[in-house]
Amino acid sequence: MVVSPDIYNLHQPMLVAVDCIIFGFDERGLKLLAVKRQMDPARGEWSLMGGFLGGNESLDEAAARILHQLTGLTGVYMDQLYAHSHPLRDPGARVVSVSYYALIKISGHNQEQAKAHGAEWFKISEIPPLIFDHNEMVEMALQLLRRQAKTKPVGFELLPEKFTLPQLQALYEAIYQKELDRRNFRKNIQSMGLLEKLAEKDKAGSRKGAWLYRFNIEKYEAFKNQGFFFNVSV
Amino acid sequence: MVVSPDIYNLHQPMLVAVDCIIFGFDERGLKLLAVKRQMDPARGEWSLMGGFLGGNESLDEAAARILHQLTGLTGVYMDQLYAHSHPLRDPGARVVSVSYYALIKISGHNQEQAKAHGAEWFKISEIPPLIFDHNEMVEMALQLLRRQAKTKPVGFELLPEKFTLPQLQALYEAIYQKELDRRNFRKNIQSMGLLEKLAEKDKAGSRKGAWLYRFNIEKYEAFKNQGFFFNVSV
DNA sequence: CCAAAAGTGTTCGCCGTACACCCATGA
DNA sequence: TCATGGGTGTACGGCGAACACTTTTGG
Repeated sequence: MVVSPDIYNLHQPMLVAVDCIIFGFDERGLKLLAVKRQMDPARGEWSLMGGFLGGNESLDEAAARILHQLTGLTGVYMDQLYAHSHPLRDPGARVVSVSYYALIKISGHNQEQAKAHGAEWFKISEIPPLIFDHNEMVEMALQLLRRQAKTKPVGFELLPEKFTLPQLQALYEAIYQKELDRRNFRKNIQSMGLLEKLAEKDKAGSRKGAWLYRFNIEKYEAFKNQGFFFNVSV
Repeated sequence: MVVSPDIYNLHQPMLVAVDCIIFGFDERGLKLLAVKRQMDPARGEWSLMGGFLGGNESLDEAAARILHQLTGLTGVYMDQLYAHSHPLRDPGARVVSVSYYALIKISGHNQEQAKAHGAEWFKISEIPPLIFDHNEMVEMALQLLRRQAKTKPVGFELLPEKFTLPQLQALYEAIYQKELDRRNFRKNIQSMGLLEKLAEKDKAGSRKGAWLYRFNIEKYEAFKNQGFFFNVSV
C-alpha cells in the first residue's frame, strides 16, 4: 500500500483498540451498557464493548462499527474521549485503547442483538468492577457528559422522540446528581425555543399527566453548529 | 513479555505516534513552536515535533520525552488532545497519532537544542502549512486552549515567573483574539486572590513602568485540584 | 375526597459590562 | 511639556436563585 521509509521500521507497532462507553436513560435513571467479555484474558468479566482498529478505518469508523455490532444503531451521537496507553493496561498484549462515549435512546436499540453479546444496563451508581482500566474510562466519560450537558442539548440524544418536561428535568438531575428547581428549569429550557409542545399528554408518570414535547430539529442543528449555551445552572 | 491469546493476533498492529503542539507567549503574541522535518517523507517541510510511542512507555511519558528532546524542559504543563487516525494521514505508514498540547515559557527553554532540531516560533496568525494533518491539530489545540483559559490559570504556564498585569491581559487578548476592558480585567483577576504584587516595576513596556506580580503557587494548586473558574469574560 | 405529580410568576442580589479621567516618567 | 502607557471606581441591567400555591385526575 505505501512506502515504509526506514525510520518507521525502527519502532514497535502495537494494537489499537476502541472501547465504547454507552449511556442511556430511562425512568430509573442514567445507565451504562456493559458486556460480559467473551475472550481471554478476563473472559466472563464485565467490560465495555470494544474492538480493534482495522487497517483501513478511522477510529470514528471503528467506534461506529462496534456500537452498531452491539446495538444495531447507526448515526448515533459519539465523541472521542481519550487514548489510554499504560503499557500494562491490557495483560493480553500491548494495546492502546481509544475510548468513545455514546448517547443512545434505550428504547431504540436492538435488544436481542445486545443480549447475544451478553450486554446489560447498569445504573450509574451501581456499575460493577470492569476489566482493565474500563472503570476509569467510565469516570472520564461521566465528566465529559457533565461538561457537554451544559453546552450541548444532550437530552436530544438520550430521550425518546416525545418526552415530557419532568422527564427532561429528571435527565439533568441524573447527570448532575442534583435536584433542580422545577420553575427555573422550565423557564430556562423553554426560553431556548428548542422545544415544541405537542397536543398529547403522557399519563404514565402521574394521574394528571404531563404534556409531551419534542425537539425542533432545525433549531437543534443551528445551535449545534454555532456553539451553544444550554442554560441549565448547576 | 506477555501471553498473546489468539484473538489479539487476528488484528493489525500499527505505529502510534505522538505530536506536540507547543505554545509560547511573548510581547509579540501567542506562538507555536514548529520544526523542519528531518525524515522522509516530507523531509524539510514544517511539522509539529513528534515521535513514536515506545514499547514500555505511556503516551504521557512519550509526550514529555519528545518535548524534552526539543526544549530541554521537564515538568511542563501538557494535556492529551486527540487521537488522529485517518488511514492515509501519514503517507509513510499506517500511523495513529495522539496529539498533546503543551504550554511553555518561551524564555525558559534551551534555544540551542531547539535550533538543532530546526525549530522556529511562529505567530499564531502566521502558521505555515504543516505536514499531514498537523494544521488541524493546531486548530484543535487552540480551541482547547481557549476552553481551558476560562477554567484554568493557563497564564501561570505561559508567562515568566514575574509578569505585569498588562502582560497578563495581553495574553488573554491573544488567546481570545479580542480586546478586553482593562478595569474589568484587573478586577476579575485580582478578585481571585491568586496574584502577589511585588515591590518591583517592569519598565520595559512604558515610561511609567508596570508593577510586577507573581502567582501564589499554593492557591494555584488548590484551585487546580478543586475545579476552578477563571473569571474572565469573553 | 384525597394523594400525587404537573404546572405557573415574582422578587432579590450579584455579576458582567460599559465607561472617563488622573498618574508617572523619559525624551 | 508632552506623549505614552499604567492605574483606578461607579452605575446599570439582566440573569441566576430562591420560593408556594393551584390544578388535574385516578383510586
